[in-house]
Amino acid sequence: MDARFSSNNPFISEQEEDTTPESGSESPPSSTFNDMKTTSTSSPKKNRRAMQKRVVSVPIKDVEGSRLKGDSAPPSDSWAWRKYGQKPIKGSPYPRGYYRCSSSKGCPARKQVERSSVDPTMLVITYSCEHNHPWPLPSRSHHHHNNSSKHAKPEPQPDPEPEPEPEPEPGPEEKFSDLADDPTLISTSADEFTWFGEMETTTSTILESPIFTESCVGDSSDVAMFFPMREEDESLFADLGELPECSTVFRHRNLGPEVQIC
DNA sequence: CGACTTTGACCCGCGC
DNA sequence: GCGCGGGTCAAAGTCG
Repeated sequence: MDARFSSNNPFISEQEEDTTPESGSESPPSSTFNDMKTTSTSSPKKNRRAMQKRVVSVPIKDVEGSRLKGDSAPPSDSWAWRKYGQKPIKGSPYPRGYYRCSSSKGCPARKQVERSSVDPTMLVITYSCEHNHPWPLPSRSHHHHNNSSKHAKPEPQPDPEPEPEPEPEPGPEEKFSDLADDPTLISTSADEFTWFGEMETTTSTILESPIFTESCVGDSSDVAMFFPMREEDESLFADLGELPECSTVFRHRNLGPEVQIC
């Protein structure tokens, strides 16, 4: 729809896989797997469906700049991710990489990185974490691998803004319309980040956005914290003044016109 | 030595 | 009930 988004703006969409009620249907058929894999902390499979998901799409070129390694180079955010698997996806020529949060112990967050089959220039990142699970703050302390070329994500982070940070915008519904079956979600968070997407087109450092901070740490309340979307924006955007060039920042569609930062 | 990537195998959920 | 596809584990290897 919005042509302005379709070009090279990141898309974001989120969906809550909230199969809350009858976990009875979730009753572990054979505790074998769950049991033995639960060695670490949380049983992954048991929550496979009770996960909050968020889909983000970013221009792959933005990512390539920071990581020219693999095909599905995962854009680094404020957390450390460890790859734990990769699989070819049916119907997609590109494999999907599976990453687990290694920023802190017992971190429930995971993300899947794959190249969009419909738009190979886009990188589709699916963040997921347990519903209501508190999102551990990024402990950059052990990020000593930061500048390594192979192990850690070598994303230069001049100004690491660990926690509160906006997330990319929702983008056109053409791609993730099916995912965004809950419009309210989009309007509460993703839609707020319309401006954010624009920024990403100009600076790749924005990529270090804890996409699912809100989803893991809390609910929209956190989002509200990030996006007062008032005059305070100005200060917020002032922080973003490091943008290398003029950037058009879009406000919430319902809140007002776009703001230009130069 | 510790943390990370790679890769094959295993398990589960779902559709037919 | 069976098969397919997706998601995760864990061993082996690599690198700083």
